[in-house]
Amino acid sequence: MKKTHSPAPQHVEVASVSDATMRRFVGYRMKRAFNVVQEDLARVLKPFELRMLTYTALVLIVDNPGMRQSQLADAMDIERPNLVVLIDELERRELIVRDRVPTDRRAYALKATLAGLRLYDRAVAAVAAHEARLLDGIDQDSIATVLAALKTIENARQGD
Amino acid sequence: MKKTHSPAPQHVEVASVSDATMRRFVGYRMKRAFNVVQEDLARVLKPFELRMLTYTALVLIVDNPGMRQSQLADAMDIERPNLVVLIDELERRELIVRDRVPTDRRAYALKATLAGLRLYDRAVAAVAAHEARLLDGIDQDSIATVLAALKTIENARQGD
DNA sequence: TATTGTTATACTCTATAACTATA
DNA sequence: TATAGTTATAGAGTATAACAATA
Repeated sequence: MKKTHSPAPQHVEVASVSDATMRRFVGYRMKRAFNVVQEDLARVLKPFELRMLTYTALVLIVDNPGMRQSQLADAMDIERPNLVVLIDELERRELIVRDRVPTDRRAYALKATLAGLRLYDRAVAAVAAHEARLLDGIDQDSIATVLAALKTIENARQGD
Repeated sequence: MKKTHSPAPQHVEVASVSDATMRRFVGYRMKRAFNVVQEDLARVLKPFELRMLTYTALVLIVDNPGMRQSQLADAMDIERPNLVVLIDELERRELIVRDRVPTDRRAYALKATLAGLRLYDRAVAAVAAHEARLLDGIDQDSIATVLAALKTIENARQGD
C-alpha cells in the first residue's frame, strides 16, 4: 500500500518507496533503529574517545571487577580474539589493568583504574542522558515491553 | 547488584556478570538481540545465496519497480557507493536489471527479472517463517509496540 | 552548479585457525 | 587433553573524497 499523501515526514525519506513487505520485516526495522542508536551513541562517546565496544567493555569491567577476558567476551557477544585489541586499547590508555590471577596463571583479572572509574562515571551519565533523549517519545510501559521482547529474541537464538 | 543465585539461564551466559548498568543500556540490548536476528537470518538466507543486504535490496526493488539507486540507498540507510557492489552482484546473478531512464540519462531504473521475482517469492516466505519462529514467545500487542518504538527511535535521529 | 552513479580507499567489526603457556 | 589469551588474517559492512556523465 503506497502512501499517496506523505504526512510530513520527520526526516528525509523516499516518500514513494513502498514498505508493504518491509513493514513487518523485523530484522530490517531493527537494523534501521539500531543504526540510529549506534550513530548517535558514537557521537555521544566521541568526546570521551570511546566507541560502543570500548564503552561496553569499560562498563562491564567496572561493574564486575576481576572478571576474565573470556567472561567479558561472552558478555559482549564477541569472539575472544576480537576482545584482545579492545583490552589493549583500554590498558594503553590506563583505564584498566590486566592483573594476573594467582590461582590460574593463564587468566587475567580485569580491573578499572581510578582514571577508568572517573571516565566511567562521566560516560555513563552522558549515555543515560542520550538514551533518555532517544526514548523521549516512548512511555515507560512500552520501553519495558521492548526490553522484554529484545531479551526474548536474544534467548531465541538457534543452535549455537 | 550481583545475582547470587543464577535463575536457570536459557542459554549459556556468564552467570556472575552483573548487568545492573547494562540492563537499561538500550543500545547494548538492541545490539545483542539484533546479533541474534542477523545471525539467524543469515542462516535462513544462505540457501538462496542472499545476505541481509542483498535480500533487502531485492525486496525493495521487487516492491518498487523502477526505483533509482539513490532512492534504494536511502531506503536501505546505506551510502550510495556501498550500494553499487550490491546491485552489481544482483545484476550479475540476473535477478535484477539496470534500465536506463530516458528522461534522466544519469539514472538507472532498477527492476527485478523473472528469476528475481521467483527468488523473492521463496526468500520472503522463508524469512516470514523465520521471523514468526523468532517472535514466537511474544504476543501480537507487544510486537506492535516494539515496531512502533523502533519507528520512533528511527525518527529521533539527530542532526543528519 | 548540482546530482547520479562510480572508483578508490580506509576504518571498524567480525570470524576462524593456529599458536603459547598454563591447567 | 583442554582452556585462557594471543597472533595473524580474511571477510563483511560502512564512510568519505573525488571523478565522469548528465541535468
